[in-house]
Amino acid sequence: MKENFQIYNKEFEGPFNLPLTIKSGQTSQPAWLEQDGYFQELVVAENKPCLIKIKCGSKNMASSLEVEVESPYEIALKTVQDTIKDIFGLNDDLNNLYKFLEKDPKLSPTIEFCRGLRVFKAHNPFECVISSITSANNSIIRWNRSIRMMSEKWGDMYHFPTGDFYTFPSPKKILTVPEHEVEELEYCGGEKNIAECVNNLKTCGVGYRGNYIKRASKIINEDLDLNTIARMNYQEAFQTLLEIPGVGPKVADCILLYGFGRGEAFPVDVWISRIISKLYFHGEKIKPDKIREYGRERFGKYAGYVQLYLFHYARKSGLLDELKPRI
DNA sequence: ACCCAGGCGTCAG
DNA sequence: CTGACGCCTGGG
Repeated sequence: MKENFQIYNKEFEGPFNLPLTIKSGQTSQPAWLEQDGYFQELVVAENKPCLIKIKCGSKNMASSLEVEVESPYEIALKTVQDTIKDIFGLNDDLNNLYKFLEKDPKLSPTIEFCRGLRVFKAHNPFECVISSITSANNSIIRWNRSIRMMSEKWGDMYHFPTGDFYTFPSPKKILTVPEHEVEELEYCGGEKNIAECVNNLKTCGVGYRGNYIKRASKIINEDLDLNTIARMNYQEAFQTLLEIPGVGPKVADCILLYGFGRGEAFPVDVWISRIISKLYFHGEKIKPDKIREYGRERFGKYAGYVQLYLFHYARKSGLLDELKPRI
């Protein structure tokens, strides 16, 4: 199938800034590739691969989106459209969010810095889990590169006129991947020397996280069906995710927010800790679990968006630099 | 040019 | 509670 269509701004509530949403470094997945003015990514819909190309409308259609989709298989257009709306948070009502933010003088300044920024949701929950594990104690560029490399090495490749695209590998596939050079050497029984061992997790730049990634894949392949997470209440889902190696409170909340659309999740990293303590506690040092509790209580179902907006506001307004220790 | 300290969340001790 | 983990960044 190959289809072109528009998504009109009247189909969702509030503004939408596509490039901002894609490039804001949210841990659901790496940023989509930008080519020929389109952002492109291979997603799976109805279990079939589908290339999505999306850009902001031009001229009189400036506030709508132009989309091209292409797949070697037949997929119902409605399914693809719903998938796109879900990925870009187009079901979230930003007008309501802004009404909520406006009521808090600490939050209202974030609106003008982040207008149209939406939660960039995962199209693949497993990829989201691995992305989030890889993002811990890491930089955005580094985990983005790692996830891309994993897809290119072990995902399924599909060829399109605009290039080759890869799915993210399945848990089962990752189980067959050696963790590091030494393990790869053992697997091949000495057929190659250590310098030729480049087909392992460590060569993707994941460092010590390779071990977490393999153990997480094993659990998800054998014991934990990620679909069941979607049906659990927040607490239960949070506790279940904590069982996965490499998943602590911050990563669990990221998975819930980006992978499962739980808007009430409040992922707390050092920056959010500093921002919250500066804005609401006169700069007093507060432990991360207290910050998380505070955020969830104060911001409720908007907690995830508040986290996203505070971080980007702090980044763009210069608050972040100001909060860096020892200036 | 080069080096090395610092920082990111989680886990193990 | 503290240090180690790997890698990149950025200051000297």
